[in-house]
Amino acid sequence: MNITKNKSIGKEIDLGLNYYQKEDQVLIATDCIIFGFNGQNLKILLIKRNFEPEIGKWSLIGGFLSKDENLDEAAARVLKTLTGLNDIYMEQLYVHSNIDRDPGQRTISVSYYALIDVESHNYEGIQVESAKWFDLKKAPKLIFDHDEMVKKAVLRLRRRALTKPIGFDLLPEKFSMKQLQNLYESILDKKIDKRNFINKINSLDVLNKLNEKDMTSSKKGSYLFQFDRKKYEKKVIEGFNFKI
Amino acid sequence: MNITKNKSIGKEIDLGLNYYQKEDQVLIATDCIIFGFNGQNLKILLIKRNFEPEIGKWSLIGGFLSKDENLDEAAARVLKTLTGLNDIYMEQLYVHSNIDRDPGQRTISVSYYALIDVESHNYEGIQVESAKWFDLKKAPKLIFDHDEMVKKAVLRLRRRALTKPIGFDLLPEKFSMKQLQNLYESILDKKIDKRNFINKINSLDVLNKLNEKDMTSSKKGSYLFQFDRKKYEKKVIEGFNFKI
DNA sequence: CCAAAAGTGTTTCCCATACACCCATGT
DNA sequence: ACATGGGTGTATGGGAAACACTTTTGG
Repeated sequence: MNITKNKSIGKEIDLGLNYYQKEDQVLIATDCIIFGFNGQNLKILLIKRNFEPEIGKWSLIGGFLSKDENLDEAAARVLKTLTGLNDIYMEQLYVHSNIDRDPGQRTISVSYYALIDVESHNYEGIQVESAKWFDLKKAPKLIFDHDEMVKKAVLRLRRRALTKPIGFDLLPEKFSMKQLQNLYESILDKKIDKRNFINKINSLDVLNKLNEKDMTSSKKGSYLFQFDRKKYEKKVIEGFNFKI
Repeated sequence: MNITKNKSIGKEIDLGLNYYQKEDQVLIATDCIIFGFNGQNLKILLIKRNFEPEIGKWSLIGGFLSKDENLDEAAARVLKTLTGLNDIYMEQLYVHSNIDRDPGQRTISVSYYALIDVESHNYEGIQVESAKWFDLKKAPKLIFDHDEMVKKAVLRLRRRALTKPIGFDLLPEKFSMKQLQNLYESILDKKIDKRNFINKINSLDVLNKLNEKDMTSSKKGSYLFQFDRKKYEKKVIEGFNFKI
Protein backbone atom coordinates (compact mmCIF):
# COMPACT_ATOMS: atom_id res chain seq x y z
CA MET A 1 0.00 0.00 0.00
CA ASN A 2 1.32 3.34 -0.92
CA ILE A 3 0.93 6.13 1.48
CA THR A 4 -0.24 8.52 -1.19
CA LYS A 5 -3.33 6.43 -1.74
CA ASN A 6 -4.37 6.79 1.84
CA LYS A 7 -7.16 9.17 2.57
CA SER A 8 -6.01 10.46 5.89
CA ILE A 9 -2.52 11.18 4.76
CA GLY A 10 -3.33 11.83 1.16
CA LYS A 11 -5.08 14.97 2.09
CA GLU A 12 -1.89 16.44 3.31
CA ILE A 13 -0.24 15.73 0.01
CA ASP A 14 -2.66 17.87 -1.85
CA LEU A 15 -2.14 20.56 0.65
CA GLY A 16 -3.44 23.87 -0.50
CA LEU A 17 -4.97 22.48 -3.64
CA ASN A 18 -7.99 20.28 -3.27
CA TYR A 19 -11.49 20.41 -1.92
CA TYR A 20 -10.60 18.82 1.37
CA GLN A 21 -9.28 22.09 2.53
CA LYS A 22 -12.59 23.82 2.43
CA GLU A 23 -14.73 20.78 2.89
CA ASP A 24 -13.30 19.65 6.19
CA GLN A 25 -12.69 22.95 7.86
CA VAL A 26 -14.66 23.41 11.05
CA LEU A 27 -15.22 26.04 13.68
CA ILE A 28 -13.17 25.84 16.83
CA ALA A 29 -14.69 27.05 20.03
CA THR A 30 -13.24 27.29 23.48
CA ASP A 31 -15.33 26.94 26.63
CA CYS A 32 -14.09 27.94 30.04
CA ILE A 33 -14.84 26.23 33.30
CA ILE A 34 -14.26 29.00 35.81
CA PHE A 35 -13.91 27.78 39.35
CA GLY A 36 -14.19 30.17 42.22
CA PHE A 37 -13.99 29.94 45.98
CA ASN A 38 -15.54 32.17 48.59
CA GLY A 39 -13.97 30.69 51.70
CA GLN A 40 -16.77 28.19 52.07
CA ASN A 41 -17.74 26.42 48.89
CA LEU A 42 -16.39 25.76 45.46
CA LYS A 43 -18.25 27.80 42.86
CA ILE A 44 -18.60 27.82 39.13
CA LEU A 45 -19.32 30.80 36.92
CA LEU A 46 -22.10 30.28 34.41
CA ILE A 47 -23.87 32.44 31.92
CA LYS A 48 -27.49 32.54 30.87
CA ARG A 49 -27.69 32.49 27.12
CA ASN A 50 -29.61 35.35 25.61
CA PHE A 51 -29.33 34.04 22.10
CA GLU A 52 -30.23 30.97 20.11
CA PRO A 53 -29.84 28.08 20.16
CA GLU A 54 -30.79 27.09 23.69
CA ILE A 55 -31.70 30.64 24.63
CA GLY A 56 -32.43 31.07 28.32
CA LYS A 57 -30.41 28.06 29.36
CA TRP A 58 -27.20 28.06 31.38
CA SER A 59 -23.88 27.44 29.78
CA LEU A 60 -20.16 27.85 30.21
CA ILE A 61 -18.73 30.97 28.75
CA GLY A 62 -17.11 30.45 25.43
CA GLY A 63 -16.14 31.91 22.13
CA PHE A 64 -14.59 31.06 18.83
CA LEU A 65 -10.97 30.86 17.89
CA SER A 66 -9.83 33.59 15.56
CA LYS A 67 -7.26 33.33 12.84
CA ASP A 68 -4.86 35.57 14.69
CA GLU A 69 -4.52 33.71 17.98
CA ASN A 70 -3.81 30.30 19.41
CA LEU A 71 -6.16 28.53 21.78
CA ASP A 72 -4.51 29.73 24.98
CA GLU A 73 -4.92 33.25 23.73
CA ALA A 74 -8.52 32.66 22.71
CA ALA A 75 -9.37 31.24 26.11
CA ALA A 76 -7.67 34.15 27.85
CA ARG A 77 -9.55 36.59 25.64
CA VAL A 78 -12.88 34.95 26.39
CA LEU A 79 -12.13 35.01 30.08
CA LYS A 80 -11.06 38.63 29.98
CA THR A 81 -14.21 39.55 28.13
CA LEU A 82 -16.35 38.10 30.85
CA THR A 83 -14.37 38.90 33.96
CA GLY A 84 -12.29 41.82 32.82
CA LEU A 85 -9.21 40.13 34.14
CA ASN A 86 -5.83 39.21 32.76
CA ASP A 87 -3.27 36.87 34.16
CA ILE A 88 -5.61 34.23 35.37
CA TYR A 89 -4.27 30.74 35.71
CA MET A 90 -5.76 28.65 32.91
CA GLU A 91 -5.12 25.16 31.72
CA GLN A 92 -6.24 23.30 28.65
CA LEU A 93 -8.44 20.37 29.46
CA TYR A 94 -9.96 18.39 26.67
CA VAL A 95 -11.37 18.58 23.18
CA HIS A 96 -14.97 17.67 22.61
CA SER A 97 -15.67 16.84 19.02
CA ASN A 98 -18.79 14.75 18.63
CA ILE A 99 -20.48 15.51 15.35
CA ASP A 100 -23.77 16.66 16.79
CA ARG A 101 -22.57 18.19 20.02
CA ASP A 102 -23.72 21.60 18.85
CA PRO A 103 -27.02 21.21 17.01
CA GLY A 104 -26.44 24.45 15.14
CA GLN A 105 -23.39 23.39 13.19
CA ARG A 106 -20.27 21.30 13.36
CA THR A 107 -18.19 22.83 16.11
CA ILE A 108 -15.30 21.47 18.05
CA SER A 109 -14.71 22.85 21.48
CA VAL A 110 -11.54 22.94 23.50
CA SER A 111 -12.25 23.32 27.18
CA TYR A 112 -10.08 25.31 29.57
CA TYR A 113 -10.38 25.76 33.25
CA ALA A 114 -9.52 28.75 35.35
CA LEU A 115 -9.27 29.37 39.06
CA ILE A 116 -10.20 32.67 40.67
CA ASP A 117 -11.10 34.11 44.03
CA VAL A 118 -14.79 34.91 44.01
CA GLU A 119 -14.68 37.79 46.44
CA SER A 120 -12.03 39.75 44.58
CA HIS A 121 -13.84 39.42 41.29
CA ASN A 122 -17.45 39.49 42.14
CA TYR A 123 -18.70 42.97 41.49
CA GLU A 124 -15.79 44.74 39.90
CA GLY A 125 -14.85 41.83 37.72
CA ILE A 126 -17.86 40.14 36.30
CA GLN A 127 -19.16 42.48 33.68
CA VAL A 128 -21.91 40.50 32.11
CA GLU A 129 -25.20 40.73 33.95
CA SER A 130 -26.29 37.32 32.86
CA ALA A 131 -23.30 35.66 34.51
CA LYS A 132 -23.73 34.13 37.93
CA TRP A 133 -21.75 32.15 40.44
CA PHE A 134 -23.27 28.82 41.44
CA ASP A 135 -22.32 26.44 44.14
CA LEU A 136 -20.74 23.62 42.20
CA LYS A 137 -23.10 21.17 43.85
CA LYS A 138 -26.16 23.20 43.01
CA ALA A 139 -25.33 24.18 39.45
CA PRO A 140 -28.13 23.85 36.91
CA LYS A 141 -28.04 21.54 33.96
CA LEU A 142 -25.99 23.03 31.14
CA ILE A 143 -26.37 23.06 27.39
CA PHE A 144 -24.71 20.75 24.89
CA ASP A 145 -21.92 18.71 26.46
CA HIS A 146 -20.98 21.35 28.98
CA ASP A 147 -21.85 19.16 31.94
CA GLU A 148 -19.35 16.65 30.71
CA MET A 149 -16.73 19.38 30.45
CA VAL A 150 -17.39 20.42 34.01
CA LYS A 151 -17.12 16.84 35.18
CA LYS A 152 -13.72 16.47 33.56
CA ALA A 153 -12.61 19.78 35.01
CA VAL A 154 -13.58 18.72 38.52
CA LEU A 155 -11.61 15.54 38.16
CA ARG A 156 -8.61 17.46 36.88
CA LEU A 157 -8.84 19.99 39.67
CA ARG A 158 -9.09 17.18 42.19
CA ARG A 159 -6.04 15.44 40.82
CA ARG A 160 -4.19 18.69 40.80
CA ALA A 161 -5.04 19.32 44.43
CA LEU A 162 -3.50 15.97 45.30
CA THR A 163 -0.22 16.62 43.52
CA LYS A 164 0.37 20.34 43.58
CA PRO A 165 -0.55 23.11 45.94
CA ILE A 166 -3.90 24.77 45.25
CA GLY A 167 -5.13 28.03 46.54
CA PHE A 168 -2.98 30.82 45.25
CA ASP A 169 -5.60 31.66 42.67
CA LEU A 170 -8.67 30.62 44.60
CA LEU A 171 -8.07 32.30 47.93
CA PRO A 172 -7.66 35.95 48.87
CA GLU A 173 -4.15 37.04 49.64
CA LYS A 174 -4.64 36.49 53.34
CA PHE A 175 -6.68 33.54 54.51
CA SER A 176 -7.22 31.36 57.51
CA MET A 177 -6.24 27.74 57.82
CA LYS A 178 -9.92 26.90 58.05
CA GLN A 179 -10.58 28.51 54.67
CA LEU A 180 -7.76 26.56 53.10
CA GLN A 181 -9.14 23.40 54.59
CA ASN A 182 -12.63 24.26 53.32
CA LEU A 183 -11.13 24.67 49.88
CA TYR A 184 -9.52 21.26 49.95
CA GLU A 185 -12.64 19.67 51.36
CA SER A 186 -14.73 21.25 48.60
CA ILE A 187 -12.42 20.10 45.87
CA LEU A 188 -11.88 16.61 47.20
CA ASP A 189 -15.49 16.38 48.36
CA LYS A 190 -14.58 14.83 51.67
CA LYS A 191 -14.05 15.76 55.28
CA ILE A 192 -10.46 16.09 56.39
CA ASP A 193 -9.22 15.82 59.95
CA LYS A 194 -8.20 19.27 61.10
CA ARG A 195 -4.97 18.26 62.79
CA ASN A 196 -3.82 16.04 59.97
CA PHE A 197 -4.55 18.76 57.48
CA ILE A 198 -2.53 21.33 59.36
CA ASN A 199 0.34 18.93 59.85
CA LYS A 200 0.36 18.17 56.16
CA ILE A 201 0.20 21.79 55.07
CA ASN A 202 2.94 22.75 57.49
CA SER A 203 5.15 19.96 56.24
CA LEU A 204 4.75 21.32 52.71
CA ASP A 205 6.24 24.58 53.86
CA VAL A 206 4.52 26.96 51.46
CA LEU A 207 2.76 29.26 53.93
CA ASN A 208 3.81 32.24 55.97
CA LYS A 209 1.92 32.74 59.19
CA LEU A 210 1.03 36.38 59.75
CA ASN A 211 0.66 38.29 62.99
CA GLU A 212 -2.86 39.12 62.00
CA LYS A 213 -6.14 37.54 62.84
CA ASP A 214 -9.43 37.25 61.07
CA MET A 215 -11.95 38.26 63.74
CA THR A 216 -15.06 37.68 61.66
CA SER A 217 -15.26 33.95 61.98
CA SER A 218 -15.04 33.55 65.74
CA LYS A 219 -14.57 35.34 69.01
CA LYS A 220 -11.06 34.06 69.43
CA GLY A 221 -10.10 34.98 65.91
CA SER A 222 -8.01 32.86 63.60
CA TYR A 223 -4.53 33.55 62.37
CA LEU A 224 -4.14 34.56 58.76
CA PHE A 225 -1.65 33.03 56.36
CA GLN A 226 -0.13 33.96 53.06
CA PHE A 227 1.37 31.80 50.40
CA ASP A 228 5.09 32.21 50.04
CA ARG A 229 5.19 32.70 46.29
CA LYS A 230 8.63 31.22 45.78
CA LYS A 231 8.07 28.16 47.90
CA TYR A 232 4.63 27.71 46.39
CA GLU A 233 5.90 27.78 42.84
CA LYS A 234 8.71 25.44 43.70
CA LYS A 235 6.12 22.96 44.91
CA VAL A 236 4.03 23.50 41.79
CA ILE A 237 6.98 22.42 39.73
CA GLU A 238 8.22 19.53 41.78
CA GLY A 239 4.81 18.37 42.94
CA PHE A 240 4.13 16.14 45.90
CA ASN A 241 1.83 13.45 47.08
CA PHE A 242 -1.07 14.75 49.08
CA LYS A 243 -2.69 11.67 50.51
CA ILE A 244 -5.51 12.95 52.54
CA MET B 1 -21.62 45.81 28.91
CA ASN B 2 -24.00 43.73 26.98
CA ILE B 3 -22.96 40.31 25.98
CA THR B 4 -24.23 40.72 22.46
CA LYS B 5 -21.62 43.35 21.85
CA ASN B 6 -18.88 41.00 22.74
CA LYS B 7 -16.85 39.65 19.90
CA SER B 8 -16.15 36.22 21.24
CA ILE B 9 -19.71 35.52 22.14
CA GLY B 10 -21.36 37.63 19.53
CA LYS B 11 -20.21 35.34 16.80
CA GLU B 12 -22.41 32.64 18.12
CA ILE B 13 -25.42 34.87 17.91
CA ASP B 14 -25.10 35.24 14.18
CA LEU B 15 -24.82 31.55 13.87
CA GLY B 16 -25.09 30.41 10.33
CA LEU B 17 -25.23 33.89 8.93
CA ASN B 18 -22.10 35.97 8.97
CA TYR B 19 -18.60 35.89 7.63
CA TYR B 20 -17.05 34.56 10.79
CA GLN B 21 -18.30 31.19 9.91
CA LYS B 22 -16.15 30.86 6.87
CA GLU B 23 -13.45 33.20 7.95
CA ASP B 24 -12.47 31.46 11.13
CA GLN B 25 -12.83 27.88 10.10
CA VAL B 26 -9.62 25.93 10.26
CA LEU B 27 -8.34 22.48 9.48
CA ILE B 28 -8.15 20.01 12.33
CA ALA B 29 -5.46 17.40 12.25
CA THR B 30 -4.73 14.58 14.58
CA ASP B 31 -1.22 13.27 15.20
CA CYS B 32 -0.52 9.98 16.89
CA ILE B 33 2.33 9.20 19.22
CA ILE B 34 2.61 5.45 18.92
CA PHE B 35 4.63 3.86 21.68
CA GLY B 36 5.90 0.36 21.32
CA PHE B 37 7.93 -2.02 23.41
CA ASN B 38 10.11 -4.90 22.33
CA GLY B 39 10.98 -6.32 25.73
CA GLN B 40 14.00 -4.09 26.04
CA ASN B 41 13.39 -0.49 25.13
CA LEU B 42 10.53 1.88 24.65
CA LYS B 43 10.02 2.64 20.97
CA ILE B 44 8.18 5.20 18.94
CA LEU B 45 6.78 4.76 15.46
CA LEU B 46 7.70 7.50 13.01
CA ILE B 47 7.16 8.10 9.36
CA LYS B 48 9.39 9.67 6.75
CA ARG B 49 7.44 12.25 4.86
CA ASN B 50 7.36 11.73 1.15
CA PHE B 51 5.51 14.92 0.44
CA GLU B 52 5.87 18.62 1.02
CA PRO B 53 6.32 20.51 3.19
CA GLU B 54 9.29 19.08 5.03
CA ILE B 55 9.65 16.20 2.63
CA GLY B 56 12.22 13.66 3.75
CA LYS B 57 11.95 14.56 7.39
CA TRP B 58 10.56 12.39 10.16
CA SER B 59 7.18 13.02 11.63
CA LEU B 60 4.39 11.48 13.65
CA ILE B 61 1.65 9.89 11.65
CA GLY B 62 -1.35 12.06 11.26
CA GLY B 63 -4.34 12.96 9.22
CA PHE B 64 -7.20 15.36 9.03
CA LEU B 65 -10.53 15.23 10.74
CA SER B 66 -13.44 14.59 8.41
CA LYS B 67 -16.92 15.95 8.72
CA ASP B 68 -18.35 12.54 9.48
CA GLU B 69 -16.31 11.56 12.51
CA ASN B 70 -15.21 12.80 15.88
CA LEU B 71 -11.58 13.06 16.92
CA ASP B 72 -11.38 9.67 18.60
CA GLU B 73 -12.63 8.14 15.40
CA ALA B 74 -10.23 10.15 13.30
CA ALA B 75 -7.27 9.08 15.44
CA ALA B 76 -8.36 5.45 15.28
CA ARG B 77 -8.72 5.69 11.51
CA VAL B 78 -5.27 7.19 11.11
CA LEU B 79 -3.79 4.49 13.30
CA LYS B 80 -5.59 1.76 11.43
CA THR B 81 -4.38 3.13 8.15
CA LEU B 82 -0.80 2.87 9.25
CA THR B 83 -0.81 -0.27 11.34
CA GLY B 84 -3.82 -2.08 9.98
CA LEU B 85 -5.09 -2.56 13.49
CA ASN B 86 -8.31 -1.85 15.30
CA ASP B 87 -8.97 -1.78 19.00
CA ILE B 88 -5.76 -0.13 20.03
CA TYR B 89 -5.76 1.75 23.28
CA MET B 90 -5.64 5.46 22.48
CA GLU B 91 -5.96 8.51 24.59
CA GLN B 92 -6.35 12.15 23.69
CA LEU B 93 -3.43 14.23 24.83
CA TYR B 94 -3.32 17.88 23.93
CA VAL B 95 -4.21 20.42 21.30
CA HIS B 96 -1.45 22.36 19.59
CA SER B 97 -2.70 25.50 18.00
CA ASN B 98 0.06 28.00 17.46
CA ILE B 99 -0.63 30.09 14.42
CA ASP B 100 2.48 29.15 12.51
CA ARG B 101 2.96 25.63 13.76
CA ASP B 102 2.37 24.32 10.25
CA PRO B 103 4.03 26.64 7.76
CA GLY B 104 1.73 25.46 4.98
CA GLN B 105 -1.51 26.72 6.45
CA ARG B 106 -3.35 27.29 9.68
CA THR B 107 -3.85 23.88 11.16
CA ILE B 108 -4.71 22.81 14.66
CA SER B 109 -3.60 19.41 15.75
CA VAL B 110 -4.98 17.19 18.46
CA SER B 111 -2.44 14.64 19.61
CA TYR B 112 -3.30 11.12 20.67
CA TYR B 113 -1.10 8.42 22.01
CA ALA B 114 -1.33 4.71 21.50
CA LEU B 115 0.41 1.72 23.04
CA ILE B 116 1.25 -1.39 21.08
CA ASP B 117 3.52 -4.39 21.25
CA VAL B 118 6.24 -3.96 18.66
CA GLU B 119 6.83 -7.65 17.98
CA SER B 120 3.22 -8.48 17.23
CA HIS B 121 2.83 -5.58 14.85
CA ASN B 122 6.12 -5.26 13.19
CA TYR B 123 5.91 -6.92 9.84
CA GLU B 124 2.29 -7.89 9.49
CA GLY B 125 0.98 -4.68 10.89
CA ILE B 126 2.96 -1.77 9.66
CA GLN B 127 1.92 -1.32 6.11
CA VAL B 128 3.69 1.83 5.16
CA GLU B 129 7.24 1.30 4.05
CA SER B 130 8.37 4.68 5.19
CA ALA B 131 7.37 3.97 8.80
CA LYS B 132 10.02 2.90 11.24
CA TRP B 133 10.37 2.11 14.90
CA PHE B 134 12.93 4.19 16.77
CA ASP B 135 14.29 3.82 20.23
CA LEU B 136 12.63 6.67 22.04
CA LYS B 137 16.01 7.89 23.20
CA LYS B 138 17.46 7.82 19.71
CA ALA B 139 14.57 9.27 17.77
CA PRO B 140 15.43 11.92 15.20
CA LYS B 141 14.25 15.48 15.34
CA LEU B 142 10.68 15.75 14.10
CA ILE B 143 8.86 18.31 12.02
CA PHE B 144 6.72 21.17 13.28
CA ASP B 145 5.91 20.86 16.96
CA HIS B 146 5.92 17.07 16.94
CA ASP B 147 8.82 16.87 19.39
CA GLU B 148 6.77 18.79 21.87
CA MET B 149 3.89 16.39 21.36
CA VAL B 150 6.17 13.46 22.04
CA LYS B 151 7.47 15.11 25.17
CA LYS B 152 3.97 15.57 26.51
CA ALA B 153 3.10 12.01 25.62
CA VAL B 154 6.10 10.67 27.50
CA LEU B 155 5.10 12.63 30.58
CA ARG B 156 1.55 11.36 30.32
CA LEU B 157 2.69 7.79 29.88
CA ARG B 158 4.98 8.15 32.86
CA ARG B 159 2.21 9.48 35.05
CA ARG B 160 -0.03 6.72 33.88
CA ALA B 161 2.54 4.09 34.76
CA LEU B 162 2.61 5.46 38.29
CA THR B 163 -1.13 5.29 38.82
CA LYS B 164 -2.45 2.51 36.66
CA PRO B 165 -1.05 -0.78 35.44
CA ILE B 166 0.79 -0.58 32.14
CA GLY B 167 1.73 -3.41 29.89
CA PHE B 168 -1.38 -5.08 28.60
CA ASP B 169 -0.98 -3.26 25.32
CA LEU B 170 2.78 -2.99 25.25
CA LEU B 171 3.83 -6.53 26.07
CA PRO B 172 3.18 -9.81 24.29
CA GLU B 173 0.59 -12.03 25.87
CA LYS B 174 3.22 -13.97 27.78
CA PHE B 175 6.17 -12.15 29.21
CA SER B 176 8.84 -12.44 31.85
CA MET B 177 9.08 -10.37 34.99
CA LYS B 178 12.31 -8.96 33.64
CA GLN B 179 10.53 -7.66 30.53
CA LEU B 180 7.87 -6.02 32.63
CA GLN B 181 10.56 -4.41 34.73
CA ASN B 182 12.38 -3.25 31.61
CA LEU B 183 9.15 -1.64 30.47
CA TYR B 184 8.73 0.26 33.70
CA GLU B 185 12.36 1.28 33.72
CA SER B 186 12.07 2.54 30.14
CA ILE B 187 8.97 4.54 30.88
CA LEU B 188 10.14 5.97 34.18
CA ASP B 189 13.67 6.32 32.92
CA LYS B 190 15.21 4.98 36.09
CA LYS B 191 16.61 1.79 37.52
CA ILE B 192 14.34 -0.13 39.81
CA ASP B 193 15.44 -2.63 42.43
CA LYS B 194 14.47 -6.08 41.23
CA ARG B 195 13.14 -7.35 44.53
CA ASN B 196 11.15 -4.24 45.31
CA PHE B 197 9.66 -4.30 41.84
CA ILE B 198 8.55 -7.90 42.14
CA ASN B 199 7.13 -7.32 45.60
CA LYS B 200 5.19 -4.36 44.31
CA ILE B 201 3.84 -6.12 41.25
CA ASN B 202 2.84 -9.13 43.29
CA SER B 203 1.05 -6.96 45.79
CA LEU B 204 -0.97 -5.46 42.93
CA ASP B 205 -2.28 -8.92 42.10
CA VAL B 206 -2.83 -8.51 38.38
CA LEU B 207 -0.58 -11.29 37.04
CA ASN B 208 -0.93 -15.02 36.61
CA LYS B 209 2.28 -17.01 36.78
CA LEU B 210 2.45 -19.67 34.10
CA ASN B 211 4.15 -23.05 34.19
CA GLU B 212 6.19 -22.02 31.22
CA LYS B 213 9.63 -20.58 30.88
CA ASP B 214 11.26 -18.32 28.40
CA MET B 215 14.55 -20.09 27.62
CA THR B 216 15.92 -17.48 25.27
CA SER B 217 17.11 -15.00 27.84
CA SER B 218 19.22 -17.24 30.05
CA LYS B 219 20.35 -20.76 30.71
CA LYS B 220 18.15 -21.09 33.73
CA GLY B 221 15.12 -19.68 31.93
CA SER B 222 12.59 -17.30 33.39
CA TYR B 223 8.98 -17.92 34.23
CA LEU B 224 6.39 -16.34 32.02
CA PHE B 225 3.42 -14.38 33.25
CA GLN B 226 0.11 -13.24 31.86
CA PHE B 227 -2.07 -10.35 32.85
CA ASP B 228 -5.31 -11.40 34.44
CA ARG B 229 -7.62 -9.27 32.34
CA LYS B 230 -10.30 -8.80 34.99
CA LYS B 231 -7.93 -7.92 37.78
CA TYR B 232 -5.96 -5.68 35.45
CA GLU B 233 -8.99 -3.73 34.37
CA LYS B 234 -10.17 -3.40 37.92
CA LYS B 235 -6.85 -1.77 38.74
CA VAL B 236 -7.11 0.48 35.70
CA ILE B 237 -10.37 1.81 37.06
CA GLU B 238 -9.49 2.15 40.71
CA GLY B 239 -5.87 3.12 40.17
CA PHE B 240 -3.11 2.88 42.71
CA ASN B 241 0.02 4.58 43.81
CA PHE B 242 3.13 3.14 42.32
CA LYS B 243 5.94 4.75 44.20
CA ILE B 244 9.03 3.28 42.74
C1' DC C 1 33.76 -25.19 37.05
C1' DC C 2 32.32 -20.87 35.87
C1' DA C 3 29.71 -17.20 33.82
C1' DA C 4 25.17 -15.20 33.50
C1' DA C 5 20.73 -14.37 34.60
C1' DA C 6 16.80 -15.80 37.84
C1' DG C 7 14.89 -15.91 42.07
C1' DT C 8 14.05 -14.91 46.89
C1' DG C 9 13.09 -11.96 52.52
C1' DT C 10 14.04 -8.92 56.03
C1' DT C 11 14.81 -4.61 58.28
C1' DT C 12 14.33 0.22 58.52
C1' DC C 13 12.14 4.42 58.13
C1' DC C 14 8.74 7.60 56.91
C1' DC C 15 4.30 9.10 56.28
C1' DA C 16 -0.73 8.59 56.49
C1' DT C 17 -4.20 7.90 59.80
C1' DA C 18 -6.78 7.95 63.93
C1' DC C 19 -7.82 10.23 67.84
C1' DA C 20 -9.37 14.27 72.32
C1' DC C 21 -8.61 17.99 74.99
C1' DC C 22 -7.54 22.87 76.26
C1' DC C 23 -7.68 27.92 74.80
C1' DA C 24 -9.46 32.54 74.00
C1' DT C 25 -13.13 35.50 73.71
C1' DG C 26 -17.77 37.81 73.20
C1' DT C 27 -22.15 37.52 74.95
C1' DA D 1 -20.54 30.84 82.94
C1' DC D 2 -20.87 29.15 78.71
C1' DA D 3 -20.98 28.56 73.90
C1' DT D 4 -18.27 28.80 69.80
C1' DG D 5 -14.70 28.06 66.91
C1' DG D 6 -9.32 27.89 67.23
C1' DG D 7 -5.42 25.54 68.18
C1' DT D 8 -2.37 21.67 69.41
C1' DG D 9 0.57 16.26 69.76
C1' DT D 10 1.06 11.36 69.86
C1' DA D 11 0.68 6.50 68.94
C1' DT D 12 0.00 2.99 65.37
C1' DG D 13 0.32 0.65 61.10
C1' DG D 14 1.47 -0.02 56.35
C1' DG D 15 4.07 0.58 52.53
C1' DA D 16 8.46 2.26 50.26
C1' DA D 17 13.32 1.74 50.19
C1' DA D 18 17.65 -0.34 51.04
C1' DC D 19 20.03 -4.31 50.92
C1' DA D 20 23.03 -9.70 49.24
C1' DC D 21 23.10 -14.22 48.60
C1' DT D 22 21.67 -18.75 46.43
C1' DT D 23 20.00 -21.33 42.31
C1' DT D 24 20.19 -23.13 37.76
C1' DT D 25 22.33 -24.68 33.73
C1' DG D 26 24.71 -24.27 29.21
C1' DG D 27 29.13 -23.90 27.62
